[in-house]
Amino acid sequence: MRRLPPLATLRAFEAAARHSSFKRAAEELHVTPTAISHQIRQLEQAIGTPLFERRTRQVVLTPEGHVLLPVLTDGFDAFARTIEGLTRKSRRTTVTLSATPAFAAKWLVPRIAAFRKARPNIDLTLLATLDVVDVKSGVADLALRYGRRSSYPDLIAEPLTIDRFAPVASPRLGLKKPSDLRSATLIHSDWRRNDPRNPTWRHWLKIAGLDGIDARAGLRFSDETHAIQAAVAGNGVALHSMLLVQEELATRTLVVPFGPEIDGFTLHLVRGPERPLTEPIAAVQGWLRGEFARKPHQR
Amino acid sequence: MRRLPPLATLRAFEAAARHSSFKRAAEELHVTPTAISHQIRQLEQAIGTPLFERRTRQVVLTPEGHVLLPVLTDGFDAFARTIEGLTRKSRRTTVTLSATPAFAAKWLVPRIAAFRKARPNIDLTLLATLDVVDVKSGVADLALRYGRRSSYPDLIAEPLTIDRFAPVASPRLGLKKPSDLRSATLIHSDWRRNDPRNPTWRHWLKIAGLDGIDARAGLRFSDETHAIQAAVAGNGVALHSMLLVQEELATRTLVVPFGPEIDGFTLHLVRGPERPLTEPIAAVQGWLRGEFARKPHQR
DNA sequence: GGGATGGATGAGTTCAATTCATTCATGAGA
DNA sequence: TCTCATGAATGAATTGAACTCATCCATCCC
Repeated sequence: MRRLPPLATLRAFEAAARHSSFKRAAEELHVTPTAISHQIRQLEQAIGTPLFERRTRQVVLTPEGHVLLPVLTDGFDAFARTIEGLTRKSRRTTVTLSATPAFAAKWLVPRIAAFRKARPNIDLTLLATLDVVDVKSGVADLALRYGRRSSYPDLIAEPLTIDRFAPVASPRLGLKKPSDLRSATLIHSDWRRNDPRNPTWRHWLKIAGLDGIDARAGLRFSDETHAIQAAVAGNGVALHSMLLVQEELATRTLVVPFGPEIDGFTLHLVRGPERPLTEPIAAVQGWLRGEFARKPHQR
Repeated sequence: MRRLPPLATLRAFEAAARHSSFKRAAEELHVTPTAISHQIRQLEQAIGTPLFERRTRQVVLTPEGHVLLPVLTDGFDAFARTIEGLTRKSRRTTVTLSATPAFAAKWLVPRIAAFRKARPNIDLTLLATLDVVDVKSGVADLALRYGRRSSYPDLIAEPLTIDRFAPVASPRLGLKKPSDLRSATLIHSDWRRNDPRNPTWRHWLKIAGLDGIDARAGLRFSDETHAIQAAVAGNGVALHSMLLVQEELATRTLVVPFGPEIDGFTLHLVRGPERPLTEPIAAVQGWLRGEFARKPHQR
């Protein structure tokens, strides 16, 4: 069984031995020389042998003291080096943010320059993936994810906004009212999960009260950004997230010809509970909250 | 400049990580699990990153924790090994006792068996030398030395007894009264120092008030034990230390034919101030004190 | 000789380490 | 499904080791 004297005695001895002076050791450790004296005496008593010869206004290491000093110095140096490395790493200024490729492309990328300008010392890494990233494992610091809070039982999930879905089309199609859909092509995006609450054309048509339109007909894309591209090109009408088409709406390459808007899912900002809330991460969080606190129309 | 978190936090973390359990770490360190929990949290906050994943009734090291653990374990193990070696050395059970050859032979050796019987685990090394042993340098732990306390300004000197000197002779010589010395041979022992207070025949004759006897005549020995041998053999009368002829007086191979006894020097037990008073040394000291606390006649 | 320097001693003080009381989240067994 | 056991977390209260202050001692240097 390992037995050690009080660690404070070891630290005091090591500092005094390194300096060959109780006074300077006290200065280094920010205590009085008396504290050093007491600690070293305690250590000598624990070991049962003197570690210093006391001379007037001076101390000299004994042979035993010479044996002990390098062991302690090497050990404490290794401790400090390792902890310094871990501390520096924990204070890194790179924040990895995970989101779906469409969200990354249509929402984050257009805004990243503004964040960069506000916080030039923080390197934001975007991780675009459809996979459920294990934020807990440390691959990503933060994630933007649709779903319900209960979808992430082991994580800290903060709701940012509820996404809204509406028909979007190129103004060149001249659509005016819902019944115009009867002569239009529907553009679908695939949802990964078959959830009855997925904002699909079938769901929209039901809420709009439209009959006689085949909800499954039309163009189908696995990537939302491709669906938007097709809509902009005039290939049809997409039922799409308002968040992700803000640029196109602003430039009128896409319009919302008619309602209704329907609710999609809540967008959550997700963090692992064991990830310390470092300042860079907190900064990214604050920025995201600010972006969603402002109404989309105010952009 | 080396910076370290409180060492107690490192110790708590290392124990918990080794055991993968706060509870068992607490048992090892003889504290409550709460203390471990607080210390580890403090360390995690100092470093800025979690070192354990907390699970129900269980903790699992993070990658950072895995980095830190071996460094701390190696360091603390090295500390403990080195200190254990120094401690064991300081607790050695050999005590080196220095005395003059005559004292070693006539006083210590006859008593060493009894000490050995009382303290069988202590190895007493007798260092018989006429030289002034540098107790401070560590060659001897203790020394028995005649002289005044001021003779050993850098050492701790404790008076044990004042030696007494009287004429001793073989009973076969049939000496009865001081004037019988006129027809006897005087046996002298050499003193290393020419000190007027040396217990010599000249000094004794003066105190006894005897005239007409040549104080310098007779047999002269550099070794006191040889002087005693000569007296036992009936070669003459020695003026001798009562301490060193106790065996001979007891067996009546020597007698004290007449007085007076005169004072010799004080016998001191001498120790270096920087020599820790280990238990074995204290035991030898105690034994010596005990031996001199008893009256010589009670042996 | 006097002042500066730095270590030692021991009583008193301080504050970091620790405990206690309570809560929480399983996990296992009936 | 319920109950009990287990072990980690939180935070206020307590404790005791670390530390300070006051004083002394032994040089050392001017």
